Amino acid sequence: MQERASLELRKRPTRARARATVDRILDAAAALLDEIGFEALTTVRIADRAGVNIASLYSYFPNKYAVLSALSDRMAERQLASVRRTMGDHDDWREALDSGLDAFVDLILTEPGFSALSTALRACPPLRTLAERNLEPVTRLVREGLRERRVPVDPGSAQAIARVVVESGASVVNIARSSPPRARERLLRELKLMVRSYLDHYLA
Amino acid sequence: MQERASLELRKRPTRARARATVDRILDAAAALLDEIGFEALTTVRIADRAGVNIASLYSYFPNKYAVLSALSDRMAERQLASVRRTMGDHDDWREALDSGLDAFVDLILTEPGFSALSTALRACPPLRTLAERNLEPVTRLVREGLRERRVPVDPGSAQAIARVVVESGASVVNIARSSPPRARERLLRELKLMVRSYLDHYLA
Amino acid sequence: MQERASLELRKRPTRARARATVDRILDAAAALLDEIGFEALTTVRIADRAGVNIASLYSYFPNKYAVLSALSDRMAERQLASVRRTMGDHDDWREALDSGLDAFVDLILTEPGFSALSTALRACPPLRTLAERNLEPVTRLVREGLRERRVPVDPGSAQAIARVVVESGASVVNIARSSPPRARERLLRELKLMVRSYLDHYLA
Amino acid sequence: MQERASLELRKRPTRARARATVDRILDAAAALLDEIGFEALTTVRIADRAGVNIASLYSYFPNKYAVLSALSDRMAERQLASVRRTMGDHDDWREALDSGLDAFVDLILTEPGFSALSTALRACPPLRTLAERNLEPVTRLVREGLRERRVPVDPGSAQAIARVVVESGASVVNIARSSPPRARERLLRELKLMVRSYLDHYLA
DNA sequence: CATGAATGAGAATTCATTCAT
DNA sequence: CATGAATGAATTCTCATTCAT
Repeated sequence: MQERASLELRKRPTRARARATVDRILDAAAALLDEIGFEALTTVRIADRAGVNIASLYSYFPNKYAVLSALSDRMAERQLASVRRTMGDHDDWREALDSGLDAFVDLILTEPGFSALSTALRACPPLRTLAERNLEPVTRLVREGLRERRVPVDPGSAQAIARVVVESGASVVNIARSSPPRARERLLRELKLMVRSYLDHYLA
Repeated sequence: MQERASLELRKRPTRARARATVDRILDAAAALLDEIGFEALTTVRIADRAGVNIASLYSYFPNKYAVLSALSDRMAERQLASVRRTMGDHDDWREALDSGLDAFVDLILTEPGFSALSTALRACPPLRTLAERNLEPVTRLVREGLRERRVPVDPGSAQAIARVVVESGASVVNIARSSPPRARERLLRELKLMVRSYLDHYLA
Repeated sequence: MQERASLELRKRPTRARARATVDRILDAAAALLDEIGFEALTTVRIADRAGVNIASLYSYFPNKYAVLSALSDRMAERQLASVRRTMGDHDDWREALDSGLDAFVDLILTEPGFSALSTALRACPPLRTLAERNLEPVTRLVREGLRERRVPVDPGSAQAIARVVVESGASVVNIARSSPPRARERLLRELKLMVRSYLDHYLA
Repeated sequence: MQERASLELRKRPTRARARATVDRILDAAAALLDEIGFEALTTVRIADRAGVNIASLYSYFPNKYAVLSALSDRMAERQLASVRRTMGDHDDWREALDSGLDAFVDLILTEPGFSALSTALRACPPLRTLAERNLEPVTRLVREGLRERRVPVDPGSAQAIARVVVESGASVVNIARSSPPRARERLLRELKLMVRSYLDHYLA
């Protein structure tokens, strides 16, 4: 069983073609996570789906977990971009919060493999360290929101607040995701209400 | 040959010895979930740890998932008992809530395998149907709390409220669990605050 | 997980080395059928005997039965070749019959695994559909012999005649095979006599 | 893997109840042979179907093969009885033959497990010795028929003739058994014709 | 004795990963 | 370098058989 298991890319894909290959691999992994779940995910299946020879996959990734790690990183990057786009210019914090939450929900619901990956990261020891990083950008967004609005809490608490909000959000969106439409709406409505009530406490 | 993967027990253990065997199997599964995680969990390891022959495991459980299903059921039973003990006699809802949350947190932190199982249930398609049932007793507790206190919401919303509270709670406790003590305290403190702020909205 | 148990090859071996591997697997299966019988035949033993890793076996064959199916196909091919060689130029039907029967007997006695496979195909539900195809070439030979000699029977009956001859022949050769030399000779002699008497009825 | 594997009953069932138990076991084995085939036949399934505890089965039979051996013996006994009934008083040998063949066909078609057992005996080395005994009574019938009719052949040849007839018959009935009704009729018709043509040679 | 429970050995099948061409 | 082939080590699950009560 993997000794020390690096999660780093073996070589940075330099040419455009190589970058495209790596991307196809990550796309395939993401899609398969949604379709068949983490447990059934295998490197051969990923390579097949990506239209890439299995040996090529291993020439970029040292092992299976490195693929998921890279996928997680790519998701975090995209989150970051999305977050930046969203943060924008809402002066009213309630509005900012609402649109931020919408973007967050949207992210989880539409980014292929996102929620499957989130749970997988937790179910799998070699990846557990990634679990935190996975929602980092959004967490940071919340933390910065608090700071900007001069909420008087120490950094440790700010981080705790942010994580509570983000983790709760992610978990509720996850169950909403697999609920029928009516229930889903209700869950998301209540989630928003909860987060708002909570932050109200600090921001009002 | 695996026909449709039932999760039911193959046969009910009738003699005391057999009941002990089944219990040891569930204990082992729970402990291993905590120690090595869902991904590394195998039927052989479970049997080994339980000091039980692998064939004995399979004479009670039709497959690996059935073990986890039974474990989930046993946990739900224990939750139910714990919940009943806790509900007790708090007239003030804040007090009730606080002590309820404490019990809930305690449950997740101390029941072996609880949080690992929760994530496993979500990460694994054959078990996904169980994910809801897993937190059912606590969810019901919250729902009933709302009803008793005459919160004027339709049943569907009550259920949504309860699930949002419980799922968020579980997810935050999960991350708290693997955080250093200081962070853990903060997370749990904020969790309580969030839940209280939220329910305040309905109960105040 | 086993979906519907296809008997098809998983992938066609493209490189020469791979073709050799597949051939060695079939050779091993045939030899083992003779040596230890169908019941004791396992994929691991086949792979061992073939000097092939068990995973390689499964990379070509989806399951145990597919190996036997492929073996059956290969035998049918060889039969076809042998039959073509034999048909040749006997004007007298008795001569043709005699030499045909000799070739048939020889085929069963010398092609490794032939008779064991024939009985296996019948003893094993997943393979039963192959049982007919297994003796197809020879059966067709008999049918065509009847047609060429203008035996006035409808196609259904021609097929029945051919199958009766071929099946009887195969079963008698099978028991002859495991009899001491004297008995074997007698059995084969009587077989020829029976078939000739029978076809005399139609051909004389 | 069984060393030396006796096929004898462990103890002769003396009381009526014990005899009934043994019979139920054999009935179950026969039925299962037809339903699920030899390969899927297990001692546990046999015991279950017979409504007998697995340990009881083993108190009568030393191993799995002993069950099949006993079943084979019981079938041979029944054959003997049936044969005796049939032999009766046909002066004309053609009539005798026809009715004998009918009885033979009927036996194979109606005795549960008969044809499955016949093929199983051949597919399974520990039972191969039984294969001959399995059709012994009928074979003897044919042999005696030849003797009574003073066919001038030496005993060895008489035995060969009988075996050729009986084995061919059994194999054709076996394929007829799993053919659609029309084909079945044709096959049985041709079988009779073949056997008659053959014996005509000796008897006419 | 009749029964439920237990078990060692082995079955089929898959996986992550590496190698040779 | 890209590809097909190979492989060691597991994994899930079953079986024939025996034991203890």
